[in-house]
Amino acid sequence: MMMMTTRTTASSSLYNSSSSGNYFDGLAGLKRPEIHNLGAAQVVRDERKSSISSSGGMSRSGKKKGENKIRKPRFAFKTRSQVDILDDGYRWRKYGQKAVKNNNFPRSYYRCTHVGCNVKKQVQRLSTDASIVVTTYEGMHTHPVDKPTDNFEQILNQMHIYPLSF
DNA sequence: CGAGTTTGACCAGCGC
DNA sequence: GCGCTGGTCAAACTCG
Repeated sequence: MMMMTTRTTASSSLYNSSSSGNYFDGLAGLKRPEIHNLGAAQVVRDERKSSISSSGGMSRSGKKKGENKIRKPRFAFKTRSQVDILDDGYRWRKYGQKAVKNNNFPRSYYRCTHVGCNVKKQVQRLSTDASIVVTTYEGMHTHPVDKPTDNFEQILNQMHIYPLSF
């Protein structure tokens, strides 16, 4: 897991509901050189799906059903990297991988392993450009970075500076 | 041995 | 109503 060749290219906001503008104002503010619009519509659809899955489909494991209606803020980074896993300093555990229709590449699902931290992220490559990795974060970390890194640490810190009301 | 990955199955919402 | 799709779980497996 070495991601030295990773460099953040842009960040794009895609969560646009329930007073979450400032969230991405913060993100966009920290990286505003080129905000690539990466298929926002598609990701927004994903977001809707996520809310669904968190409210249902858990009868097997006994998770609560109608309570998780609140969508967590999600935001996507578009990074140019040769590797899928971006070492942002946190510890992630992969909990799933799915082949998505629009993409030739599978999407990987990660969850923060820190106790009490419910942050998730999805990593997938663009089918149109295999060198672009889209990392979608969901939720916010409730703990400091385990292993600070130069570039991503700053980004993650910015996330903490701009918390969202949720 | 513990932490993380892989992989197949399951489930519910959505579109047709 | 049916099939497809995305998201998640959990057991088995791998690696340090």
